[in-house]
Amino acid sequence: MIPIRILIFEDNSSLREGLCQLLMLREEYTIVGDFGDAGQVREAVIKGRPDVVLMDIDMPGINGVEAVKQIREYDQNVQIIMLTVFDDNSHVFDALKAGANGYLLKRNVSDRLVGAIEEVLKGGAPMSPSIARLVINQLHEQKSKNLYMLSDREKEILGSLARGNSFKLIAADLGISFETVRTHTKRIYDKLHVHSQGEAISKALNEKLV
Amino acid sequence: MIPIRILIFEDNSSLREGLCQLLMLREEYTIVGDFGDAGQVREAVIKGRPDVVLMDIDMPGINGVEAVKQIREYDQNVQIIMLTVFDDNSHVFDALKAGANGYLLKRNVSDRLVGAIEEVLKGGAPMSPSIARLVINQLHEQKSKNLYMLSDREKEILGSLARGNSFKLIAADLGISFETVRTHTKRIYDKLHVHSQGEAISKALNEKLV
DNA sequence: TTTGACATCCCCCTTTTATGGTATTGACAG
DNA sequence: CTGTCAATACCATAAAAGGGGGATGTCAAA
Repeated sequence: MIPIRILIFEDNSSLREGLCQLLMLREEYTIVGDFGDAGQVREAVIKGRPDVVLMDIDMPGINGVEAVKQIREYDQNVQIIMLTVFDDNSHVFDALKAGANGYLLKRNVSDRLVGAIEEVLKGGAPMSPSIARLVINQLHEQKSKNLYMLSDREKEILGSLARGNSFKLIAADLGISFETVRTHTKRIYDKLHVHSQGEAISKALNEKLV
Repeated sequence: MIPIRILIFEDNSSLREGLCQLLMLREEYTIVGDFGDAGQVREAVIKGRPDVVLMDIDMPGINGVEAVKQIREYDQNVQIIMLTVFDDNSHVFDALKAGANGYLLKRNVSDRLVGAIEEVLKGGAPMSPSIARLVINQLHEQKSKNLYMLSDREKEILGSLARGNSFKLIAADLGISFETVRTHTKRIYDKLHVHSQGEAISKALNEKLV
């Protein structure tokens, strides 16, 4: 049986020790490295070839979010679980956006870590309940507003479309060229996943995007 | 000075008498006929050449609404004021649709008739307050719903458009040809006074036509 | 019976949109 | 300083929609 390779970044040495011991209790896990900072994250990942990385958010020097970005630059497959003491949302989304796969509060580590590792390897996204709620809330907020990531200009043009204006009229209104309006609408359609003015207007009005 | 020629249809003979006497008090009015039924309405109008017709709604034989229709078949200029005891809406709209210009409750006749005659001759639409309210309410109800007089099929197609569907898809959905969908949308655009899908969808969703 | 509203279908032609490119500029972050 | 992103602009081709006709059949109202 092939062991699951685990790499650990955690500046609190006693917690790092605890993690190592906890994981070594299970013979299916192999710890391919444990570090107190992410200074050598690149080399550690390349040499260790981990299946799973446990990454503390708050570390001296390079923080966890930065470390994740660096890992993702050359490895999209390794599963990364963030560890943090705080369930504020300041870094949660940064980390998830950077490419983290899970997010555990340190106070949940002891009873959830093993399950979390299994989950990420199955393609899941383990996270502590309070983190999950943050994510859900964020989704709800983004829903119908930021989810599509429309730029201000795009929202402006979508709004004008939704008032029934033609490209030509919008161009005149905004003092830009017809072609530019077309370029914007193309991107709007991409972001909204639609393929016609009708769909876009429908979506805009029904989801109150404008 | 040219007298104002008035023709009266009213089955209640005492009220008819009262009307005649009331109007004869004013020298500018000439009564060119008074009838207890509308059986001879055509002939009476042709012979009497009235400027104003007072028409009771409820008469034996041909009712007032019918009589108005008959008059309008060959005379669009004579001003017609309906008289009724009831302010229910059952006949109000029928009469107005048939071409009546004013609508007085009989209980308001004594103090409003002269003013009403003056008003219709100036192009106004005199009506008792309770009738006016009926009309206003009806307008409010029609607003955004029946005002555009869309047929059921047209509403159905407008609704589908407003959900973002293309002509082609609508045709397939409804099991009719593409060209038919186009014909419907042309008429929808005419009725909505718009010239594009965007305008139509915008109007449909904002005014809750669908 | 005739008329009118409605729904259906078709043709021709023009205008508007959609799709997929490329390219320049300024702002801003790494 | 060098990407990236947003906004700007253009081109070519294809698809969709708009505007003008005309035509048929039904059905209810006049």
